[in-house]
Amino acid sequence: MGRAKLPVKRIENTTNRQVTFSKRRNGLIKKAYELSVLCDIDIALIMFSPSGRLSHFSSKISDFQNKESLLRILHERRTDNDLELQHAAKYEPDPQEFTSMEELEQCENHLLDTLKRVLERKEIKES
Amino acid sequence: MGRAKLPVKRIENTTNRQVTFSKRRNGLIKKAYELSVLCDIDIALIMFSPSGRLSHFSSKISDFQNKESLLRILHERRTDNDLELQHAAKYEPDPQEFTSMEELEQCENHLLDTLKRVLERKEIKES
DNA sequence: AAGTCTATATATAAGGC
DNA sequence: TGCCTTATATATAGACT
Repeated sequence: MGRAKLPVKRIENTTNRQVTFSKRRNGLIKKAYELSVLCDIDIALIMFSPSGRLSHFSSKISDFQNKESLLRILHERRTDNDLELQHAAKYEPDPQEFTSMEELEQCENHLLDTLKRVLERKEIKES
Repeated sequence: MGRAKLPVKRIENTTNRQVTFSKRRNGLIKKAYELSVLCDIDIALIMFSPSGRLSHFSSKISDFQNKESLLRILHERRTDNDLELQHAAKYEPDPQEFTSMEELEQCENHLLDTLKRVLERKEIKES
């Protein structure tokens, strides 16, 4: 879009690729945010930027009844804290990339939330 | 967009909400696909539709060197197969919702992939 | 629930700061 | 790198099927 039509293929120029990433990442997050609000759904969006850093967006997750199996599993791996599932990740009006450990943990938490839901869904199907 | 400007708030009419979800979900997946190709990055997009079903998109994940910790962890939970990380999830030109166990497992796999990368990143920061 | 149409709202490629 | 501007490309709301 814009002044010229851009073919959907890898942008070879590094600078242009970074610029396009920044612009489109923001657009994508905005769209995801709107969809989550308009349709009242949960969305998780995870991206690894060209420079290797992690960006994410996740709409609010409202309800958690039983934080069992997956959390126990995680605790086997990480004994330093038990904050899992506490932060209901929310939309960041000013999207940014992760640079701090705290941010990484928030993303991890949301991934675990989502994974947990997938596993629960599987269990429903299996039973 | 379209004929009228839609305020970003929950669409109360169930039918309209479903229709908007279908349309915007496709748009969002297309945007995510384009971003992944243009900028050569990995993206995972997970949504729970208003009806509670799961939709997802994930760009290809190309490299996996050591599938250790998280996979061992998963195996404690699921002993029925060890297909994790095998399917490099790809763009689905005809986006669809998950209804089968196989699709759920693909999504689970991708979530585990992403989670694994987040954990690895944390380890790098911690060390 | 899923596709078509089309007027209008948005997103964004280039370019400039 | 990030923030404007603006011409153009896309996305999509509403109506209809």
